[in-house]
Amino acid sequence: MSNYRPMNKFLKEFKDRGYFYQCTSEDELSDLLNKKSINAYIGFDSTASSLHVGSLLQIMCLRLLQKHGHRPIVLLGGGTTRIGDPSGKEETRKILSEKQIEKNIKNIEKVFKIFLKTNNPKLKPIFVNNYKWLGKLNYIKFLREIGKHFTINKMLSFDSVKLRLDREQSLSYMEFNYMILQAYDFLELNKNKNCLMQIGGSDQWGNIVNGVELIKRHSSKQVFGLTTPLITLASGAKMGKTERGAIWLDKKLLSSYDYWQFWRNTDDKDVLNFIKMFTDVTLEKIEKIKNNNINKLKILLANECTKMLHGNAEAKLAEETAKKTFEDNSVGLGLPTISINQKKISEKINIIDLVILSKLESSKSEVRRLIKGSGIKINNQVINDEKFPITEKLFSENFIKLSIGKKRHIKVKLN
RNA sequence: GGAGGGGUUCCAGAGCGGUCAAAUGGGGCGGGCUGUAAACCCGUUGACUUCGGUCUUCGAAAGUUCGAAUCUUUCCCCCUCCA
Repeated sequence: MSNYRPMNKFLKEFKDRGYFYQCTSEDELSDLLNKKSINAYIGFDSTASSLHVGSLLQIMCLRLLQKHGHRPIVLLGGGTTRIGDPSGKEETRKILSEKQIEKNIKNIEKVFKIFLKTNNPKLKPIFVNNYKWLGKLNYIKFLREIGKHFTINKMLSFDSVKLRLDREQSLSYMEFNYMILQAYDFLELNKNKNCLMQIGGSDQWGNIVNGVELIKRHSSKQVFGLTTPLITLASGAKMGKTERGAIWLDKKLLSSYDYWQFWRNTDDKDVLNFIKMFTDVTLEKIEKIKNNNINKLKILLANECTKMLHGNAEAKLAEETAKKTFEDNSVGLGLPTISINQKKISEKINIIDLVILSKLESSKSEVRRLIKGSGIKINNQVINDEKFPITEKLFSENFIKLSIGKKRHIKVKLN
């Protein structure tokens, strides 16, 4: 077969790990990646002070790029965050202050420095902030150079716009321009950072294709777009956010123990996919262990994920703590801890006050309900009395274990 | 511009003068079973409470009434049809 072309290794692993959804010109991309190392970019939202698990797949894509000798460009959208992507949003986003966005960007960069290799100068991630070029655009010049390549007819046909219009929800002119700005980002990165590919979630397809086409028209160059599937849990929920809050990739916002627990509680049906997507365990090894005990696999998943973000020691501690908490019914060192002032105890507080002080719940009515349903324990003992007094005697070794339900346990220390 | 229909607690969606903190379903939370899974079963789901109650909620404001989510007026927003 004369035109047989072996699939590029990066692309193959990208597919095998379940990252692949769509690609603009797969064969050409494969050829290109076989020939040389390229720079590729992903843009991240800077609306929050950190990223959560919902962005982890994208981060893993950048890791994979590095692994195969390509260089990631991380675009933190100081410019586009000021606009707000209408994709998948039903309503106009609130606009953040410039100061807040800059602060967010600084914090988010730290996440990438954990997940990506920074020692090899050839593969070291390039951080860019699109405010640098979007912030000083000249409107007339922009319309003449860039705007002429976009037709309203086509823009109206993109899902991000169409859905909003179909539902007769308002879409501001500002948001309508988002896709042009994202396309322009790609052009800018292509010109100045020699970026040849953009990766993104499947919801970004329209925006990415626009960029690929803009570069073709404006600079007559071929570049590529690659998207990842939207990850939904077996339960149908979107990944990354739970009722009790987002799964942050930041120790300040979510303890390593809770991060470990998030992965440990993965639905059976998702475990193998998650090991493929979110860990470095090789595909050969996954093949070998795939029939292992499901709970062992969950622990492996939790360990690998926690190790990657918080380091080996934290992962071990979280595992050890989980073992103590769930198997031995005791208290591990890694258990999230809160301190309360000794003075409080002398003020004769009861169980309700303690739960509120611990910030596990914010409503006293809710705590009362939990007590009625036998949902609250102190040192493994169910508390059925709303007025159960918290005395110093309970604090053996200076702490007590406070549990809500079967899964939420914390250590309350006296100081 | 003209004619109708509607905005209800996290979501969907009943209620249409007192018995309404508001049916039912989903989601959440707690309990049971299990494997820190799923499915299933039970309970619960505005806040505060001395557990007697008290306070705040049904788009916004004003009004009628002993009493309003329910009636009236004005305003805001959404949907359908006609032009």
